[in-house]
Amino acid sequence: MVEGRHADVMQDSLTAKGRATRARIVEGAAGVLREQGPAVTTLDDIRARTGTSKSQLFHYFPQGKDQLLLAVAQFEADRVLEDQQPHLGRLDTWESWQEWRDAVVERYERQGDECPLGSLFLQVGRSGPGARAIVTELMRQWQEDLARGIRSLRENGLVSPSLDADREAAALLAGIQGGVTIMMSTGDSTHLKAALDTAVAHLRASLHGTAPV
Amino acid sequence: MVEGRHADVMQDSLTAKGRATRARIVEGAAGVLREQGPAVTTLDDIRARTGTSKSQLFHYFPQGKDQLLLAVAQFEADRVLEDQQPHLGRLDTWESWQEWRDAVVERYERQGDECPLGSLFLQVGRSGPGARAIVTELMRQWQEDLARGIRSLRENGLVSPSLDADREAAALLAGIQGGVTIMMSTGDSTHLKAALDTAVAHLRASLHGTAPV
DNA sequence: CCCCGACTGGACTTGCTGGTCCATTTTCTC
DNA sequence: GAGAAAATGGACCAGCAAGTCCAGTCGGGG
Repeated sequence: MVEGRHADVMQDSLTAKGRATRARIVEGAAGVLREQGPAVTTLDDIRARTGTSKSQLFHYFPQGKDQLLLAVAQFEADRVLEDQQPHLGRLDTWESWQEWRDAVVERYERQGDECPLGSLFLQVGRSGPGARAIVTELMRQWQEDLARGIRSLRENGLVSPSLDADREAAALLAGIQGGVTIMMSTGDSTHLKAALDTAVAHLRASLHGTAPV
Repeated sequence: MVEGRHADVMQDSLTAKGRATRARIVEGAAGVLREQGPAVTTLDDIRARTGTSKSQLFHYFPQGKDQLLLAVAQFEADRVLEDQQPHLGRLDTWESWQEWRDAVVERYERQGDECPLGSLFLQVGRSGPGARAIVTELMRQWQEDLARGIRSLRENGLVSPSLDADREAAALLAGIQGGVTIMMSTGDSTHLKAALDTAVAHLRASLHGTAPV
């Protein structure tokens, strides 16, 4: 969706086998990058992992490594929201919020200290607007889903009508993001949980008087 | 404090001139790294910026680039908390919290999309425990300061006594961290502000009944 | 003032990695 | 089934950047 500007001319001229290979490269590369980080990952690593040759890499990604990394970034970004479904799409009761919370925690605890997007972003980040666009779009979408969830709560009379849904969603998103970041460094998911739980508590407290911690 | 294990033997045998040069290297390197990111920064860039020679770099950092990056990371980490003083040390009234909030926002808005620590962490990150230790210690200290601030509020009767200071501090720290991260990607400080303000609002709401957005 | 060790300069080596090229095989299309 | 286009294999190249080395200067303590 984002990379669709430059290389989609090729997308058309891809045979079934070609598409399969391309996908294999992207997925394999994603794996390698998650495991050892982009700083030390070479094209040969990816080649080895995906059972491909140098020429294949450049056949499918003519603009070289950056383009490949970008494709991987897009691949990872797509997974982020997918992995939160269907919960993220139905945040209309407190139970669904709790389920979503658990899904998020579970997803990132499983991921451990591998930070596919953060690292990729920093790798390609400054070079082109490409990576930035991917991350920005992801954040926008994510926040939108959260805000919609908060509005659902409001419509169900579960939170105060005076609550600014977008603002709350922004804060919550920041908390998640930071929680994940901290977990990358420390290996501890305490902060992520604290951010999620505190945010939900804040929402709940908006209606009834005092905040139950 | 953290790097003090391996190379401090050298620290002793440093003359005044030597210390000055070493400091110049670290500060200069920090500047270059902030500006162009570690992925594309070479020792020659640092050499040029600091007016030093290759041999000097390796004279002061015998273990090479990694050691230098680690020193820079420590240098940057030290600044993070320093830049929040004296506010971070005196979070006992709502006014002081507000001042601190403004200081944080101002600091990171000025920093823009340069992420000294995040990028450095990812560069050296997985290689050794060194970088990880630096970040972990920074987070620990930061959270501790925030928790102490919350306890000050409690002692002054400004927040609910049932509030878990450490948990709130963890959530707040995550929010800040994520806000900064998002600002790196999008260039927009909305999330950082939302995280800070929402967290403070949550603290205030813990005492009186309903939460004023 | 002199001498040893810290400090500096910069040429050189070396390994690696992204990227190129062309020859060969497979696959689609007519 | 034949020709073209796509897919694949792998040798090869070029540049760059980390790290080495030694020769020369400086500086301070005895």
